[in-house]
Amino acid sequence: MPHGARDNTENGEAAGTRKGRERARHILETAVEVFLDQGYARFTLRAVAEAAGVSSGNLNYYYPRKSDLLQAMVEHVIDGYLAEFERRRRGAPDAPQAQLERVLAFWIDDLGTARTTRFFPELWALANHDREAARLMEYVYERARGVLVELLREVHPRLDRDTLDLVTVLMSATMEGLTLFAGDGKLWAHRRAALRELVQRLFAALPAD
Amino acid sequence: MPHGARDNTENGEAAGTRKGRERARHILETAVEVFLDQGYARFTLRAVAEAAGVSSGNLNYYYPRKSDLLQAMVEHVIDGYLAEFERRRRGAPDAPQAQLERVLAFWIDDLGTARTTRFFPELWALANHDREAARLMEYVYERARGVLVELLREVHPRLDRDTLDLVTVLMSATMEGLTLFAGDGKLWAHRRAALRELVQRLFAALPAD
Amino acid sequence: MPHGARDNTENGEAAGTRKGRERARHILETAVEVFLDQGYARFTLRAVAEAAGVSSGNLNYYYPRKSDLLQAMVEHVIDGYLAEFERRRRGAPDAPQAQLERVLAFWIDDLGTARTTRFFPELWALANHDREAARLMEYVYERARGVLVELLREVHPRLDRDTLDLVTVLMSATMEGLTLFAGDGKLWAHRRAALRELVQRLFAALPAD
Amino acid sequence: MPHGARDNTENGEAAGTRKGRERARHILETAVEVFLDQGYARFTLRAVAEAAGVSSGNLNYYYPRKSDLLQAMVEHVIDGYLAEFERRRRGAPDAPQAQLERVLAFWIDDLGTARTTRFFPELWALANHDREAARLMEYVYERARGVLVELLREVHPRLDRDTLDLVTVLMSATMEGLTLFAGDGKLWAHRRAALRELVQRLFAALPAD
DNA sequence: AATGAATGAGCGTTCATTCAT
DNA sequence: TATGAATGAACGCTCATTCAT
Repeated sequence: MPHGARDNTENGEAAGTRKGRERARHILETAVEVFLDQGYARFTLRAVAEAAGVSSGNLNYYYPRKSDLLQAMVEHVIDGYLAEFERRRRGAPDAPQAQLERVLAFWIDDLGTARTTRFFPELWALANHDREAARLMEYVYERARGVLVELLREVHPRLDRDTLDLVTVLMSATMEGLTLFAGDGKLWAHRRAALRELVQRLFAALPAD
Repeated sequence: MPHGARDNTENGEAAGTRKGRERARHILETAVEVFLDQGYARFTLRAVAEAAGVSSGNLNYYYPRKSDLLQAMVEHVIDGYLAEFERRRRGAPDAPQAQLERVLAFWIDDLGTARTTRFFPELWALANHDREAARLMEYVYERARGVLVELLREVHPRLDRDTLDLVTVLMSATMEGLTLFAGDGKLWAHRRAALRELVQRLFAALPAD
Repeated sequence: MPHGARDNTENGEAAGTRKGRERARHILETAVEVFLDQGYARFTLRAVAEAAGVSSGNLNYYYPRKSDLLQAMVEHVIDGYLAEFERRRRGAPDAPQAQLERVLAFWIDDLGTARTTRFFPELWALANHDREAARLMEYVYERARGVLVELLREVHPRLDRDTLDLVTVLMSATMEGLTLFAGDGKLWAHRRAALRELVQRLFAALPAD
Repeated sequence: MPHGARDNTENGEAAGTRKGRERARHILETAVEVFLDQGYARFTLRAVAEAAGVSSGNLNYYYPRKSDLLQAMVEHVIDGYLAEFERRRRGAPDAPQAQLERVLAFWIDDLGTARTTRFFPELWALANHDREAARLMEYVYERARGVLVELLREVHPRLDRDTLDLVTVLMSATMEGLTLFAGDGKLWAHRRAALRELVQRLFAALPAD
């Protein structure tokens, strides 16, 4: 995570024993579900505690403030997301062009899941008023974009760094924007496959310039 | 607008006199500010009333339910946005290609404003849990996309309707996605101009296919 | 009414012109309806004003305080009730025994109406915490009981005043109590006729003692 | 009780520990006092909390809804009442006639207490607009009447069920009606003893018919 | 007389947080 | 570690009342 100080806080600030670590993780995963099911407005500690089968006092023991839980939860989701991202890329060490297409395909498919469709817009809104959320958001997109830059450079070795940056920013923007139009339950969700093809063509054509 | 019954409710359900109408409008504009500054989570009636210099009872007189205020506010912003959109397009009745570029340029410039950068992500998040917000969101994007479809058809008369739809969905997605990357205060805000050029090239190249 | 100061306040404290008097009366009658339909808890000035087709400001002009309206309304209902009571008694100037039976019959029939079933219990509850309501309640029952005393004395000329009082108090209590058991919508409403016969027998038997 | 599910909810829906149970009960008893003193219209949670020396949040912990508190309170009072009723009846297992007289005597004495005088009229008014209160009211009177039916049957073994019902309904009505005339602070409170004798004679005479 | 506008207190309820055990 | 109990601030909303016109 941003400052490398994350790995030991994700599981709750107090979590010495193994049992404690497991419970903290259980709470985290329950929290994600509640967040996705109910949205931020109904994301209450009571609701999380109840869903996790834990007393509210105990939840508080692991995550002293609501913001602690929120941050741990966002990091948890983002980590899973980035890990999957990397995994897809390395799925088969074939031609960079194929790798790039595979990553883009994963991205666009993933944005069709209820989880991603609901989670990320909440994060974006959060980022507007919460510096920590904003930092996390920058972090995840820069990490994801890093993968794109790397692959794109292999596909088009002559591209300068600046163009590489701009093109990958544009790719990311298009992907994230598609969440709103072709995400789960959205108006154009049924054309997600066609949009995926179009996107591939679009970005295949561009940097040849 | 969705139900066609909007024009006389935007200014509050009460509001018979001129003074009343003005106050309702004042509340609406204050509400936008609060919504932008604090986000939906802290968008409370008390906060709006205080910011507007109005008693909470009086706010309630104009907008009996919080949802009334929220809806009126969203419609107010969206209307302004769409009106501006149309105005830009008709700015000069020149070649369709130039009109299309002008609309896209407006869009990408507008997304750099604090207002747009903050407002729309809140709307997207809201739409995840509020059917009315979802409807409003679909409405504004379909209206905006309608303009793109019209212009694009003039530029490329041979394009079939399906392709027209997909391309304009993609354009919209890219624009909105850019809000997250090149919006006000975002990481790539300083390259907004360059991204604008890139976008124009990107979509100029595509449908020629 | 109790202090003879009632006749000019019933129509609202301000009510100089004829039109004004009519409007005050209209409000009063509407208020009764609202009170009966909605119960005391939802008996709000807004509701009365709306039902009467009058602005809340105007309602306030006629009845400056809610308690003014409430009191005028209670007096209005009570007056109607007592007038009807007297009318029934004098219906036919026949034997006192028949008159007494007729009055009791009216009473027990009236308690089966929705109006009486709902109005009086509200008054009783009100009387527990409102001196004015308590006074009004004593007034109406003493006036009604006066009629009973008079008739009963004619039927049983030898009865002393004390017995007369006790018996008529008991009669009144039985009638009013029946509201709870055989009033409109109550469990024994369907046996109201049989209960009426039983009551007649009950009180016919008693004072012969 | 109505649904048979009452015995463990009367003390509040939370209340796991002994201290909790005691506090829930303390709140209940305070609630009765407030209800008696102020009437339903001023029976607010804040008033109860303050009178009980408890934070409003804590009151809410035990009784999540106002209706929960109201229902628990009504049941609490009614239960005490019915228990006392039964106890009086069984006081001495003598002749049924004496038992009946004792029950009636208790009833008429009890209606002279401030508690009963004020509580029941509120319940009656409540029952006009609250189905739950109406059900509770029917329940308590049917239970009480059941005792009368049983005793009266022993006194007059030849009476058919229908007559038994009508006579006991009339007895109940007279008793409850007396609350309004001879209850605590009422006009004829000082003649309660005389009225008691009269009632006894009245109903002793009746069914012999 | 009559209206629409405006106020402010109070309502039931929710909730993050704290605390004693 | 874990619980149930407890707090207090804030929320959306209702309402009697007042006021300028």
